[in-house]
Amino acid sequence: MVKTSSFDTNNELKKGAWSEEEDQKLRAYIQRYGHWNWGLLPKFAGLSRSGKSCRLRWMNYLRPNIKHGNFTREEDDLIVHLHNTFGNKWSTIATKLPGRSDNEIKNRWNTHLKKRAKDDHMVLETDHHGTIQPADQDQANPNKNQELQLQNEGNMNLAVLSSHSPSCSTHTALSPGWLSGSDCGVTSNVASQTSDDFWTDTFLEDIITSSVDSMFSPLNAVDDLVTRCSYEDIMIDDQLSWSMLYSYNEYNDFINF
DNA sequence: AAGGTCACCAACCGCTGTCTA
DNA sequence: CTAGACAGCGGTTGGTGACCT
Repeated sequence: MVKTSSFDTNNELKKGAWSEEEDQKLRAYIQRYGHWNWGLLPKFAGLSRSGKSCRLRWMNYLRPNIKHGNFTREEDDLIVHLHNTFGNKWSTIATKLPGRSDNEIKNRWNTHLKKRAKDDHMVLETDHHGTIQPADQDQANPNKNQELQLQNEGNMNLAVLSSHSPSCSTHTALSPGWLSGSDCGVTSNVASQTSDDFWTDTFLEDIITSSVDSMFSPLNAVDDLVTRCSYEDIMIDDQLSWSMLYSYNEYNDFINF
């Protein structure tokens, strides 16, 4: 199941399965410094891996709140539904399933759900001769369906934002990852997450853990980071309702800064 | 017990998009 | 405007365990 590790003799980069020690190194490094540059990160983290490999390992396995283990029936249904809408846009689909990576969803689809969807499609065709079924509609005009879906989701997220005012103490978020909308825990996908738990736990926890002392990397690029981060201190006050501060689009712009 | 095949999934590879100088 | 660097995405590969003959 797990690839055995090997060395690329050309550039002395390790390949294959990650060891527990490597995981610990990567996790510890990113938790402390964030991933300011995937290309240089392995060198500073003491890993003989490519930046790509580190990024993948982090995204698919090590990052906080990543879910492992069996997919629920609800998750499977959602994947099938979203695949009808978005096609093989795994990263898009992954934003709708908190805690699941695009890679995991892709594997799930390829190994389990593709066949199931195909079977379902055949049943639909058998039941409704001469009519265009959902799968056919999607394939005929996926962009239109995607637009509608995004519209609906925009409305849904607005509703969530309007109905949910996260309560927390006042925090100053200065993490480069946060400001750049990177995917270190807090992601640009935040706006599309609709889980109450996500907002109240994960989201705020990540803001808190992305504290000032974690923003410095050992690079001489600190100046650059400070420039980026000092653009504006972000104050989150529990006296303010976020729904009054940001509309959906404004919020998106905000987190993608 | 041994060999073959299949299913699963972590990880790799190559391409594309975005950003910056 | 262009080129290079980097991040991210999606397709594919390959190792391993489970199952079958």
